[in-house]
Parts: sequence; structure tokens; C-alpha cells
Amino acid sequence: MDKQIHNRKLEQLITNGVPEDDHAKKISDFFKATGEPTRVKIILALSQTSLSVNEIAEILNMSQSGISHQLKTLRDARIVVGERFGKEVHYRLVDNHIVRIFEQVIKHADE
Amino acid sequence: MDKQIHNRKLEQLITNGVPEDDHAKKISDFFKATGEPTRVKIILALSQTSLSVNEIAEILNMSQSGISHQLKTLRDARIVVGERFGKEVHYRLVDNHIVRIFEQVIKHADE
DNA sequence: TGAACATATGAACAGATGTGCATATGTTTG
DNA sequence: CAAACATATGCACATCTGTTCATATGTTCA
Repeated sequence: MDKQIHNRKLEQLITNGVPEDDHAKKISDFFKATGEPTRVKIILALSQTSLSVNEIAEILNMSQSGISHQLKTLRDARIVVGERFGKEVHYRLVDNHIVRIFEQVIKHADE
Repeated sequence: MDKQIHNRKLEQLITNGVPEDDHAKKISDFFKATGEPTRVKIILALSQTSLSVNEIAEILNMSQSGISHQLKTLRDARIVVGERFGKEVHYRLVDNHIVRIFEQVIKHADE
């Protein structure tokens, strides 16, 4: 038999809803995409201007392939979008939601 | 010889500052801590009320040890703090910065 | 003090993740 | 069409990470 829920705090959580797996997964998927230094640098760079893959690789001093892989992760998390112009693909942040989230986190990290 | 920086966008990034390793590391450390479903659930639960380790373990249906390890990660990222009351340690979110960040991310994830 | 309870920590292991290399796909231009 | 350039993708591998088990540390109370 399960342990009994025995206090007010747990009752409150039961009523307001224990965190659901799907919900938590969605949220952590976003954070997972931003939880890596290279991808953070990409996002910070794109917060200033849109950039092609090679430009990002040049700025961050990494291989084109490495950057392309990371951009895929960021695309999957709907953090960046790429638009093709001829041979190049210009990447930019999806919206400035992202920038606002980063601003808050930077504030938090600087305390 | 390095490739020449050859366009306006890159010049702008150079002036405004290419993303620094330390800065990116700090930011990604925060995101890394939130980028895992179990820890997200802990944070969501703590956003409603403070909880002891065993209470969290019960709610999330996980081992005490597992939760304790995750709480260490969250402590290290200064997302939660624990305060001891007798035998128990009550955990809570450090500030409501965290909740605001989560609200924004949830909005982003729900689009 | 010793038993019972709550939490923390170290070791070990399976599974996930970041990166570079080689190569494929897509696009332009001669 | 072929060559040159930009980007994407599969593979392989080293590293990192989440979880459990066993045990240590901390606290209360009889």
C-alpha cells in the first residue's frame, strides 16, 4: 500500500496538480537546448544580428559541422530559424521571448 | 593566417563583444540545472510550497537518494535552498526570479 | 547512549550528448 | 554540366549525467 498523503502541503499539491511528466518534459526540453556553452554563445551572437552558419563558426572558432549540429538542436527547440538566401542560410532567434529569458537568467547568475 | 573579418555584421559583433567563454559557461550552468525533467518537477512543486526531501520523493515517486542528488545540483546552481528544522530539511526556491523565468519558458513552449 | 528517522554522499553503470571527420545535399556560376 | 561554395547529416568516440545501492552523517528521543 502506498504511503498516505498526510499533510496540508501535499494535499495542496494534489489539488493544484502534481507536476505532470509531459509538461515537465516540454519545459526541460527548452532548458536542455540552452544548457550548453556553445549554444549559449550562438544565441548571444544571434541576439545582436542574424548570421550565416559559416559566420557563426568563424566567430566561435569552431568547425562548420559542429555549429550545424548545434543549430539543429536549437531549431528543434524552436529557438532559432534559418532562412535560405542563395547558398547561405541566415539564422536568427525565433522571437525576443528568448532574449528576455536570457536577460533574467543573466541577472540571476550575476547576483 | 586567419580568415579576415569581412563584413559589417561581424564588425558589429567584434565591437559589441563576441560571447565570452566564462559568461556563456555561467549562463549555461543555470540552464543545465533546469534542463532535466526531474529537476523541473522539483522546481514546479517548490513553486507552490516548500517541501522536505521525503515529501518531494513521495510526490515524484522517486528514491530519497535520487532526489537528494538532484537537490544538490539545484543548490549548486543557487536555484533552491534548504533549511534544517530538526531532522528534516525544508527546501524552497531561492527567489521568484525562477518562477518568472519558468513562466516565460512555459509561454514559449505552449506556442 | 543507542535506536529510529531524515538527509547526504560515494561508487558504479547505463544511457545521453558534443564534437570532428567524411561525405551527402543544395545552390550558384562559368 | 562541372566546379566551387555553403550547409546538413551519419558515424564514431570520448565525456558527461541520472539513477540506484550501500553507507555515512546529522538529529531526536526514550
